[in-house]
Amino acid sequence: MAERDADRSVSQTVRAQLALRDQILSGALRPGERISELQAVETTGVSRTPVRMALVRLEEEGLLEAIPSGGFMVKAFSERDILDSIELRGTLEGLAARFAAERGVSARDLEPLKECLGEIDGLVRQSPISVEAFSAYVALNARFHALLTELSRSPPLIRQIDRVSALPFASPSGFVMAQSALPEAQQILLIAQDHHRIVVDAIENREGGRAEAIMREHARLAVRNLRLALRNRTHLDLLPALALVRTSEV
Amino acid sequence: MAERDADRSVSQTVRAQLALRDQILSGALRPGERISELQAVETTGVSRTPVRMALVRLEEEGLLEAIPSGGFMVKAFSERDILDSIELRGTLEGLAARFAAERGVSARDLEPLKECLGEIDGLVRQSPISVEAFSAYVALNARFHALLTELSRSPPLIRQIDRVSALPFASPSGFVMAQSALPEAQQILLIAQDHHRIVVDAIENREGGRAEAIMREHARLAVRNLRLALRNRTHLDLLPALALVRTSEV
DNA sequence: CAGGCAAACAATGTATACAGTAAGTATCCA
DNA sequence: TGGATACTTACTGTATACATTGTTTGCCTG
Repeated sequence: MAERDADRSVSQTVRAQLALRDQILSGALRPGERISELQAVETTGVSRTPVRMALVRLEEEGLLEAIPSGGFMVKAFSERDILDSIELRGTLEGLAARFAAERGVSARDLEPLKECLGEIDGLVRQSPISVEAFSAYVALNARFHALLTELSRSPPLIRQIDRVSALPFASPSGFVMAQSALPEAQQILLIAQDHHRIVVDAIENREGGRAEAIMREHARLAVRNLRLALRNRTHLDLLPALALVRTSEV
Repeated sequence: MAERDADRSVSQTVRAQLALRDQILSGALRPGERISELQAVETTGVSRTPVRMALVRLEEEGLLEAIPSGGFMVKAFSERDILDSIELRGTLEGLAARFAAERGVSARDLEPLKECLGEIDGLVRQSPISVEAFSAYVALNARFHALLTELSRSPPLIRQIDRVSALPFASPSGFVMAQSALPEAQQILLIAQDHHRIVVDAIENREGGRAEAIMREHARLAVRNLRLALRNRTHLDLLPALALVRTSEV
């Protein structure tokens, strides 16, 4: 209702999908409750057909769950679900790193990865790290992980990693901002960046096992940090994705 | 057009999805060519709306690809894509086995798995193995893998494994029938069954690393056998899923 | 003869109307 | 007063009509 016909370039379906996803992640739509199509029509400003298409896509994306009697509801996740999803992503990224190492990567293809490494270096070196630097890190980190995934040159694997990362709390940078409030913030980022450096080195030297292991450990670091951030309950407002977590457990 | 109003219990969307999937896997719809919605309406006997829903679902399932200018086309897979998908499934099943082992499984939950083991034993013991026994093996093998996946008790992981296994050529029993024509058939099945036995033993003894490793190797066995079956080009008719493979490469 | 432009056709994306079903509420009976 | 049944309401699933966009074909011009 706010922006009426913003961007006629994107389809109504995509617009509905984005609007509904925002509503889900912001907590406007609560987990477990049925999503009324008519209500969605009102809030998104598009007709029922694209709303329904968007609902189907969001279900496949993992944010919604089909109700047996019809319609969809917002999915509820447990804390365990989130930790498992991160480890799942780490396992898949590990496989991608191994594929890249075993199959070989040209220096040409490794270049953007190293460039990304250098830019992150410039960020994590400053002490203390500013909030702006954290934001920049989030973007660069996402870019690094995307580039690494591409190096596997395996469309099926890339597809799966994209699917897992679509869940906001499982994405590589899902919880980085929450860490910014922790006292160990810089230390964590330094370790993470060391992982980045090692995986590039391993791929360059065609050490598949090492590349795989370090990416798994990299995800375990994210798991550890998330646990840490959840224990210090401060700055949980930096984690909008937590709107999806069953309130009884968080 | 053949079966007019078969099973009013299932929705039109599901009916269209099943019909279209059949057409894709049987090769009636060729990879790369656009799927006409109107044509699909004629062949499936349902209206355009459920056809479109089915198309979206099949795209998410991985069988279709969106055309930038609109509509969908049948996805084409390379031989490498198939092999990667199998290894991907093995990696995920390995993670599931490790989760099961590390988190512990009650004897009560392990029972159906062992029962499944016993039934498969009865099949692979006979020599030579009849075609009927192969069919039975396919069903039991699928059941075993499904039970094993469930043991992880990790909904996100189970979901991902289901997604990968939805691709017919990546499913645990995708190529078993093709192996039935190989002279090494019984030997292969004996080895596979040994893997099954080992993974159950590893889970029972909470040996996470061993459980994970054996499931990965189990998938590598499938990769090996698929390569074998592709080399002996006989009985490729047992692999309907190969309709999706780029003809230039198979 | 070849290339480009325009027009017509076809197919997708979107909206809306209709039917069937599930859920909720109110009333009546025990 | 509680439970069950019937009725009403509202929602989803489906079909179809419409508009916009992309593609193809034919004609014209260079």
